[in-house]
Amino acid sequence: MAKAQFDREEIIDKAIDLFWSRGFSGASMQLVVAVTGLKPGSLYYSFGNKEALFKQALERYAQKGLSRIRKTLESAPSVGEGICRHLDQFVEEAGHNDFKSCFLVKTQLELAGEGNELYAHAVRKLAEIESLFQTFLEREYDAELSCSRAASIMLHSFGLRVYGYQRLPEERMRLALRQGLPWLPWDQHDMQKKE
Amino acid sequence: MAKAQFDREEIIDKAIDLFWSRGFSGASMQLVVAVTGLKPGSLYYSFGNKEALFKQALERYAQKGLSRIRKTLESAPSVGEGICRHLDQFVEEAGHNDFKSCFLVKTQLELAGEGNELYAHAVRKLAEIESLFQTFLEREYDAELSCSRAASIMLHSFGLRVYGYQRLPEERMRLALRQGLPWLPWDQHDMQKKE
DNA sequence: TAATATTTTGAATGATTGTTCAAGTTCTGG
DNA sequence: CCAGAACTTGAACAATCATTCAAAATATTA
Repeated sequence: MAKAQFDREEIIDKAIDLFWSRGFSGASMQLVVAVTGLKPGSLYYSFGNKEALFKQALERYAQKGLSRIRKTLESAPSVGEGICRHLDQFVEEAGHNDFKSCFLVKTQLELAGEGNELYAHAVRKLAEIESLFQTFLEREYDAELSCSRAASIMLHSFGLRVYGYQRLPEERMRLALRQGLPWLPWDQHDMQKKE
Repeated sequence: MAKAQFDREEIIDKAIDLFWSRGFSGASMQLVVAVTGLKPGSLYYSFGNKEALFKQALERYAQKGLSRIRKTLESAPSVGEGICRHLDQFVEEAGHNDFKSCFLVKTQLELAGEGNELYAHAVRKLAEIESLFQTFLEREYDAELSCSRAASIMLHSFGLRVYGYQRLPEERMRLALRQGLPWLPWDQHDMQKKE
């Protein structure tokens, strides 16, 4: 049984990059061929078809994102500060000139309707992220408050992912975050950053 | 000089529907032909090409949206209540089962990068909406506060447009709005709704 | 109504789409 | 070192893509 001659995860990472920036319809398989260096036959042999490859890309992207958030929250001195750090990362990323929003959000918006499976997958992953926040919040607040605050965080995260596309000064976004999430310990967070 | 035999705005409205739900890449010109009932030749004769038609659809959608917001804000007893009503409309729309998010937001996310003109157009229109909010807010707050609150409203609007795709109970969204925009007169708004 | 300007038609264009497959290559277990 | 399984190759497929255009139809002006 001969083994594949390429690194599967490396290929999927390249697919993530492509699908993330151009979307499902906007990224042709010929582009995938060009970007990965694999021939069409190998691609289909190893990954099935476009939809299956896209799904694997989504899956890996979501997994990376989830574990990154979990790490940020766990390594912070408090849940509140962890969330501050996480949102600050968003703002910073939005400042980069190759800002690509969020793969899950883009997929959700592009493929909604007609019972698309990829859309459902993206929605599921985003819901997982929300419940991750909720779980952490419940360490400090009751269930009800945790629920509405987790929802508020998601609202702001989505907003940032869209808002960031407008190349606004990061300061504007930071101000808006402090406006909308006044219960977070921004002062402690800002002080720690200066040190 | 013979006049066109169709209603231009009617055609553009149909194009808006199609492009809005399927995006630029996802909506083929053959679909536009099917939806509008015009033959390819007529379409190209009257509207130029796909990009030009899309742009006209964007333009009309944005114009309608802007004037709707302006009307909502002007007819309300106060700026704050006007904004409450506007956001409430968003939540309500998100509950509809043919929810399509926002055409401008979807376009921005789909076509970003490579200096796309349609992307730039969408961004411009969204910035117009933000400055409309800011103008109204300046009736009650100073320039700086109006700026950051307008930004916060946009953040929430974008968030709602994305969040709404998850078919969550509307109540969850309403709670999150009250969490994130506590300076708005929600109590007055909710009371008026019950009457 | 004749002459002219405008609009409609729809088959056809060449490019690009996602995908296939028979033939060839490479690897592995015995 | 050989047999057979696993993988690669890349030309080719039918379908669909955005767009064109000469000819026909229709409206307007004179």
